[in-house]
Amino acid sequence: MAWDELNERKRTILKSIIDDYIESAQPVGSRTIAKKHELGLGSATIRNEMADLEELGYITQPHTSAGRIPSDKGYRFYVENLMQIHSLAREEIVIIRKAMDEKIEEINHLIKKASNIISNITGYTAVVMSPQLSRAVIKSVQLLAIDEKRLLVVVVAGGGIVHNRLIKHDSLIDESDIEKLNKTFNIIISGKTIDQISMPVLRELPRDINVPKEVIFPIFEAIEDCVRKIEATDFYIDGITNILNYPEFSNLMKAREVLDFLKEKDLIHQLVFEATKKQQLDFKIGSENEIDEMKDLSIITTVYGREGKDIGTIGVIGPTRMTYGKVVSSIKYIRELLNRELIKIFGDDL
Amino acid sequence: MAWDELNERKRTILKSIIDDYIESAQPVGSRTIAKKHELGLGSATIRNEMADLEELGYITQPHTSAGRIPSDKGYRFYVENLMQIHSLAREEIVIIRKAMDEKIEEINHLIKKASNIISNITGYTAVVMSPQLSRAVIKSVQLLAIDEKRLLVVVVAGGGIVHNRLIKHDSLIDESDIEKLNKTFNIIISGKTIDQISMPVLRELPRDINVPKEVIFPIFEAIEDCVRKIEATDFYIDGITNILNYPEFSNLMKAREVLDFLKEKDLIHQLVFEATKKQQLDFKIGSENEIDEMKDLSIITTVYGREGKDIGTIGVIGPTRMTYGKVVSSIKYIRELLNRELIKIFGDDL
DNA sequence: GTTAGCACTCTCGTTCAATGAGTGCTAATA
DNA sequence: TATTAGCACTCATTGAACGAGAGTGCTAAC
Repeated sequence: MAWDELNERKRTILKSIIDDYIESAQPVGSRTIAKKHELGLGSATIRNEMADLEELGYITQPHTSAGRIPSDKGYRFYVENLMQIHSLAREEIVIIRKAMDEKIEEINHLIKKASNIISNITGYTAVVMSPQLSRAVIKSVQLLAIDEKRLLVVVVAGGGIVHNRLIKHDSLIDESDIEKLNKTFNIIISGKTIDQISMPVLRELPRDINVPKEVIFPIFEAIEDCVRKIEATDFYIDGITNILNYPEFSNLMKAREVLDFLKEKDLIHQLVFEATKKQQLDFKIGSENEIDEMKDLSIITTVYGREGKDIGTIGVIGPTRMTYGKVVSSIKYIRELLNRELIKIFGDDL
Repeated sequence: MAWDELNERKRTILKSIIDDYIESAQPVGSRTIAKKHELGLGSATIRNEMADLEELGYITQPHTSAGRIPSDKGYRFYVENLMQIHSLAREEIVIIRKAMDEKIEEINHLIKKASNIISNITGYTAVVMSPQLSRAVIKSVQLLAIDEKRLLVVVVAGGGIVHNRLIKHDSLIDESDIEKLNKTFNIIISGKTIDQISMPVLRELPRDINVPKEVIFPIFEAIEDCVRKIEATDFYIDGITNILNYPEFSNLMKAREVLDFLKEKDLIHQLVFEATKKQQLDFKIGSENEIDEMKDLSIITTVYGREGKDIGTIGVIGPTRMTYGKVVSSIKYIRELLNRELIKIFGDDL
């Protein structure tokens, strides 16, 4: 795995093989390399080098008389040392800009749109995890009497996030009590971040208020519920069927298997969630994922958010034979856009 | 197409052919029919009848030495005259009940769940269009000052539907003006159904209120927006990849085509929306759909809602070789459950 | 009107040989 | 010593040939 396990020439050859294979999806032979990339080497020499590379585990042969294909180890070396990150084409940038141009005020729309763009640009499956907002500031908690039997609890957090919940009750409740409650709530809760709010404390507060327990309790529950919803990470996955475009999944059984797997939101969520703890850009190539269904897939993830505080994750899932260079540049580009929009939306509320 | 275009025997034979084909997905031959279904007829007789049925267009031959498969016309006759609607198995009812058992208060959850159940039970693709709520009653419109710069508009409709929208502004607004606005709104709007509210009238209302135009206007827009959201029909589609289970789509190209088509939410939405105007149970078989991609698919739809007022649509999309009988019973059953739940949620608010 | 029988058609799976891409090894070359 | 030309070998893929099997249509007999 070390850089100098391979000499200059071996590296060049390995890169050629992988580049070619990513493009063609066909095992690549020694002659192809000798011709296409002018290395000034004969095919026989390359064959020898390839034999070495195979012995070291960077490439494999599907069968004796076929060319070579990269192994997971090969891809790993490639993404760490060899690949070129070619910048996005002008048209692609235009497409992205245009898609992002719409004025978006709600954060979930933003996330959704981002995943959509990514899957379109890369042609693979995109996953986006919405911000984990345990640091979000609660702006306001309000109780509204809809009619005699119903109360609406509204919780507003920074970034224009609003959640609400309806409560049915059978008590007569005085307008003034509601106002009192609202005031109290706002004193204790507003301006705090979610992780600063302690629910037990909240529950102790009411003393001089004439609202029966049967109502107060559901109110607390509703508030907690709203806060939980704010804090909860949403999760979008887009372009699942894109994988059908790639020959490695032209076998229907395999395609089904992978599709079914990608539909398991929980699994994918977990996968992406793990990556949140990782560094900026994280690759999991083929069997580096413990999950069996992922053995022919790679996932590239990165975190987004304000510097220092990573709050969400975006990722791309595709075949191990993925255009890593392009995906990396796309994902980075989107990340920056996302960061910028987030600042616009949240301002200092994060 | 007429009932008596086919005599008793032809009908029986046609039914046998279709039943068999639905089960096996294989062209069915004369001997199979003669043996399986004890009609007391030899295969040669059946052959003759089949030739007639073919001439009349109810069945076709993929090639000379193969059995017969139903044509769209055949299926049409089948669903109108021949098919048996076999009731749901006990286990299936248990599954449905269990899934529906969760307490659901939000209508969109209900719809989502319904589509999920349908696709699970039938094994096909389910589409559910949420209620069109132009008859929904607006319960309350409320303005909330979140902080000095932001107002929250909350619109509550019957059935626990709540929508809100945040407004940013730069004016100083008095607490008492907000209260005045709230009162006025509730006088004019609350208790009315959406189609009774006329927006122009709404816009004329404020006279003695000290809120600048720059704020009033966005408020109206926000209210309109919320109302529009309430009225808008949501749309869920579930089990898209189910079609991969059926041999008619084992050809990857075809499968892709159909999958891509099903992902076109707009198209499907339109398809289902058209059905809303139709009678209780509507079938579109194969090429009866004008859309080319649907030529191998059928869609069965039905409307749900309170008697007289149909408000939403549920449907199942599958191969023309669909287990029509079973789908019909499932869809009917779910419809009843849905109707019941809707009454629970909306009460008299519809 | 029904059916047994038969010739005919067409698909499908299997076998077999030819093809071609690619390898590994060896011996010659620089 | 490193490179390469050459050659024998391997193996997947392709296409042709072929037989088996399923099913039909038609005819003649019941």
